[in-house]
Parts: sequence; C-alpha cells; structure tokens
Amino acid sequence: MSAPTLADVAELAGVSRQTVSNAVNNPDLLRADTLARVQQAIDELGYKPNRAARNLRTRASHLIGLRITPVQEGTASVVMDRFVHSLVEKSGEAGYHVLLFTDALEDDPLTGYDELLRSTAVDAFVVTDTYLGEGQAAWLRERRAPFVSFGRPWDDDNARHPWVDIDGAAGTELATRHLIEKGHDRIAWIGWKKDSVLGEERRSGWLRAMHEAGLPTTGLASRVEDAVNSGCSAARVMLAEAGPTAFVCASDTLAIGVMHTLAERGLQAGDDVAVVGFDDSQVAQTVWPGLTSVRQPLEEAAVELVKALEGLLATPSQVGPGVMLTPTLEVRGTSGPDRR
Amino acid sequence: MSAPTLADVAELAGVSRQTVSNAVNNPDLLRADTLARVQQAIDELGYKPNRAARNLRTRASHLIGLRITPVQEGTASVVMDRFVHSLVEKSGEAGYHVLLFTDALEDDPLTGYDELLRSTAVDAFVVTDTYLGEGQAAWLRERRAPFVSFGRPWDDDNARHPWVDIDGAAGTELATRHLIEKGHDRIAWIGWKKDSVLGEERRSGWLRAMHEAGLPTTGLASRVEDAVNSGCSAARVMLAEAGPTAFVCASDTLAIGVMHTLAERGLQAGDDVAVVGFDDSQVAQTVWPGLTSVRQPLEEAAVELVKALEGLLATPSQVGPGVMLTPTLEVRGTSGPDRR
DNA sequence: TTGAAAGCGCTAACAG
DNA sequence: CTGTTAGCGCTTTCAA
Repeated sequence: MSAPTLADVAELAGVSRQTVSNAVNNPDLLRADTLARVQQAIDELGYKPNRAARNLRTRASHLIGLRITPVQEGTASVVMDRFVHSLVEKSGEAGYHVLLFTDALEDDPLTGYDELLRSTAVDAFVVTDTYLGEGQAAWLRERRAPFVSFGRPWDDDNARHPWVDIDGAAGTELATRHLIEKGHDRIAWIGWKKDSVLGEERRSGWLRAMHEAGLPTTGLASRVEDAVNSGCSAARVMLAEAGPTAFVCASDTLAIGVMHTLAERGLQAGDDVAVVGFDDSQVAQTVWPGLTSVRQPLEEAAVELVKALEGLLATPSQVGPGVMLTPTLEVRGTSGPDRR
Repeated sequence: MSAPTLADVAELAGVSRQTVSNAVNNPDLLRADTLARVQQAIDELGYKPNRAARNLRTRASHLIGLRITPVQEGTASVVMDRFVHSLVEKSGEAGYHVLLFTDALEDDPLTGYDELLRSTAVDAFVVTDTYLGEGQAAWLRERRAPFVSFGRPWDDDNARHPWVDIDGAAGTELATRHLIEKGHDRIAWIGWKKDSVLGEERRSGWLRAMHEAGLPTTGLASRVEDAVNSGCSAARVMLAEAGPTAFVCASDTLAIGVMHTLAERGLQAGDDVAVVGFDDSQVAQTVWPGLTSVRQPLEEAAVELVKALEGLLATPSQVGPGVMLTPTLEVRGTSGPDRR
C-alpha cells in the first residue's frame, strides 16, 4: 500500500540499498548490467525517492521561495502572472519547484522569509520588487540566505548577490525613438512620482531619446500616481498646455488613462495622437485599436535567474555580474501612421 | 553557524529533546514553568523545527501542489493571478504552503502530478480547470491522491472528492436581469462554442433570465472562439441581423470585441448599446467607460478550498458536499443609463 | 509530567 | 564496483 522504498527496490534487484541509491544519483558508478537490473526493479515498483528523507540527508529541499504580493486591482499590469509562470517552468527544468508565500503580517515582508529560512523549507529565494526599498535584499544578505534578485540592487550599494534586471530606460528609449521615427517631435512623458526609482529610470530613457534627436522636453513631462484617472488628468493638462502629438507612458495603466482623455476630446488614439504604454499587459493587447507597449522579456529573465540560482547553490562564494535584459516594443494601433 | 536543533534547545533549557518537541507540538502536556523555560530557550536560539526532519517523521510536507498553465496572451482574463494569491494567503493561514508546477511534457498534465505524488513532495493538490476534461480528477482519484477541486466534477459522474465551484449560470443570470431591469428587451448572448461546458453553463443563465422575463431569445445567441476578434464579428452579425440593445458575454475578452464593433459603428457602449462581460478582468476595470462584468468570488473559493483540504487531510474518509459559490456583478459604464 | 529508545528513508564515507 | 555503517532532526511509542 505505502510507497516503495530503497529497501524494496534493493531486495527485488538483489543488491544493497546503497547500490540503488547510486543507481539513482550516480548511475555511472555502477556496472551496466547491475544498473539495468536495478533500473528494472525501479520501474517495476514505480519507485521514486522520498523527498523528505532525501532533503533531510542532503540538507536541501530543491524548493525556491517566491514572495507574492496582492494583485493591484484597477491597474493594467499583470507582469507577475507571466513572470511566475516562466519561473516555474524554468526552475522545473533545473529540478526545482517554486514555493509561494505572502506576508503573514500586513506590512512586513520579512516574516515570511524568516520563517521559511529558519525552518529550512527552501534552498533559496527569488526576490522581486527590490525597487520598493523594503530592504529584503539587505536583510537576506545579512542572514547569509541564498537568493537571487529580479531587480538590480537599487539602494544596495555594495550588494554581492546575483541579480537580473530589465533595462526600463532602454524600453522607453525604444518607445520614444519609435515615435520620433514616425515623425513626432512633441512627445510627452507621463510617468510616476519622483520617489519611484523605476519611474525615474523609465523617464530617463525618454529624455535620452529626445535629447539625442534634439527635441524639446520642457513642459512635456508629468509625474503622477499609477492610476487610470491620473493618466487621464495628466493628459488633459498636457494637451491643453503643451500640445504634444504623442505620449510615452511609464505604464499601460497610465497609457489607458491617456487614451480615455483622447476619446473624451474626440481624438483618435493613433491617428490623431500616438500613445505608447509599458508592460504589454492584456489591456494593451485587447483595447481598441491596440496599445503599443514595451514588453519585458520575462521568460529570458526567468532563464537567467534560474541560471544564477544554480550557480549560487553550486558555488556560493563566487557571484557573477548582474544581467541586464533589454525590453522589446510591441507595435499596435496607437502608434498611428507614419507622419512624414 | 548551522541552524539550532531540538538538542540545542534541550541542552540550553536543561530538559530532554522530547520535552522540547512536546513544547512545540503539545504544549499542554508540559507544566507551565517547564514550558516557559523551554519557550525561552527556543526564542533565545531562534529555533524552528527542521522541515525535512519533521516531514520525514510525520509523512507530511504541509505543501499543496497547484498546477499552473501558461497565460493566455491576447485574452482579457487573469483569473489565475487573483486565485493563486488568495489560495496562497488562505493556505498560509492554515499552515500550508503552495507549490507550483507546470506540465513537464507539452500536453500531459498528469506527469507533473505523478512526479510530486510519487516522491511524496506534497500532501494534496488543488486541481483547477476540471471543465477541460483532461481527466485530472479521475486520475488522481484512481491513485488515491488527496485533492480538492476548484470546479465541479463535470464529467465525473460518481466523483467522491471535495469540490468548490462558482455558479457561472447564476453570474450570467445576474447580468441579464440587471439589463432587463435597465429596460432592455433584446439582449444578445455571445458565448463560447458548444463543446465548452463552462460556456454552455453560462449561456443557460442568460436563457433562464430571458425566459423568466418572457423575452425572446431566437436569433439572439452566438457561439464563437474566445478571442477579441470573434467577439467583434459576432457582434457585427448580431447587430445587423437581430438588432439587440444589449450584449451579455461569456468573457471580458468577447465583451471587448463587442465594444470594438460598437466603436466602429459609431455607437456608444453603455449609452447606445449595453455590454456585460465575465471575469472582472483588469481590462474590464480600466477600459473606457468601464466594462460591467461578473466577478468570481475567488477569495471565498480559496477559503472554502482550504477548509475542504483541511477536512480531507484530517479525515480522508468522509467527504462533505460540494460548495457552490455565487458571483457578483460589478456595474460600470457599459451598463448604460436606465431606459425606462 | 518527563525521559529513553527507536526509526522514518535516504545518502556520505569508507571498507571490502 | 558493491556492501556496511552511521546518522541527518524529528516524533511516536513506552517506561519511569
């Protein structure tokens, strides 16, 4: 009735338990015929090593912890969904499973880490949202907890942990150049408040592209909350005061807000005023006439993170350089026609 | 350097290892003063029981497995994101963590289950998408694997496992009644193909509400793929041939398609023609002028699933009745004004 | 109420 | 190349 153990397989194959263990973990140590015999016994019984026993012995769980935060209702971004899937897939290929956890206490992200760490439930963590400055990375480093971070060490100075990140500035630069090539010269930026490092980074890409092209930026930048309404009102003000012909936004949420305002003014998104968002959310994909948007290469990020994780767990001492990935641009209707 | 063990705590507290174990698992067995002494030692050392050792001994992992499938790009629904979060939160409160896995082989959902099951990596599974008829439930039951399903046993006949589901028909009925109350009498249905049990169920809610109100339904129903474009073309045909004043859709994706067609015809969603979607996706929440949509009570579902899970693991023999939850309606702009 | 002994299933180390 | 021994950290007897 209960699951077969090493001993069962050993008996059936007529070898010792250790030999079976070797057959599973170091097949090359066995003579071909022994291996075959053991293998057959394994198949016959449907044997799979017991995780708990193996974990206890090897002091590893082959689990990686990922903290998730609540879905932001009313915003367009669902980056997490895609990222989680990619991460699960890639870590599965490397023999790891992903264990999810949330904050036990409302506002303290660290309790969750602490619990899993102290109970040796996971081998490592994948840390996200490092830009929020919650000190997750610093805290983990202090405890010598193995982790890789999706997000560069913004605050953290002399961080010595592997990280993978996506170059937001490159994304907005791509978006802005795209609009410049379409013939726009008054391109507005709708971004987040100044305290958002991510927001400032994305803004810098717009700025760079504009400067490179010798285009004006004064009065063309706005910094607001990440909400549809904020996008609306920012666009209203911008249209009235600066007369832009295109908008680059820090998020799809803001871009949707801009589109609302255009509709309200009887302007056609794309034909009359171009709009580009950020995140390639499902909103961007489905809204009419399709919102051009910067897409983060999350699958790639997952690949790199798992690679870093494997390296970290294999040789904890040596930490490779951070990996910076470049987003792509998904061109859709709101890019509008060529204006030249 | 390494984590403290029972023995460390026992030594510090001057008791036996067993007493420490009891202090953790059966505190009421100890005399108050002993307990206090042990507790202090635990705190002092920051002791947490080692998961692997405990798992090995108790033959439990306190992990529940959840299979996730790729995000559907180009559709509006992101039900999974919200559901996963709720599930992680609720199971955390019950002392369980959620372990994610994907299909190793492209099209075989069972290999993932099999592997986790045979290696005793999880205590139970939460199965979703039972309507797809992949036979997950039947397969798991056959192996006597503990699981609860989010989704009633559609095909499965004499299923004897706990389940929680959301009454889709009640959702569309709610939506349809809402429109009837607004004064609509020609309300069209845009749903999925006939082979979708979920689609047929949702359709039946529309049908029921229409019949109850004595309204005609002939020529007012359409069955298409779940894609924005399909929603567009279905709406085009419907407007031309049946002249409905409102649409109830099986998904937000289809509803968005309908809205595209309205825009194309110069019709105002809400004011001219009402539209209701299903899933309360982020698209529904952000699109202009807000898409009225049926919202699944996923948080509640998670609560019930965890409750069922706890019951199942406590007393595997007795299985309670399935739990059917009722969705709510999120009313937004596309409901339009009162027409009476 | 507390302690001693045994063993869950596995693998690392070493002996043969 | 194969077998023996020991023990990972915990909990479940059972005895004191």
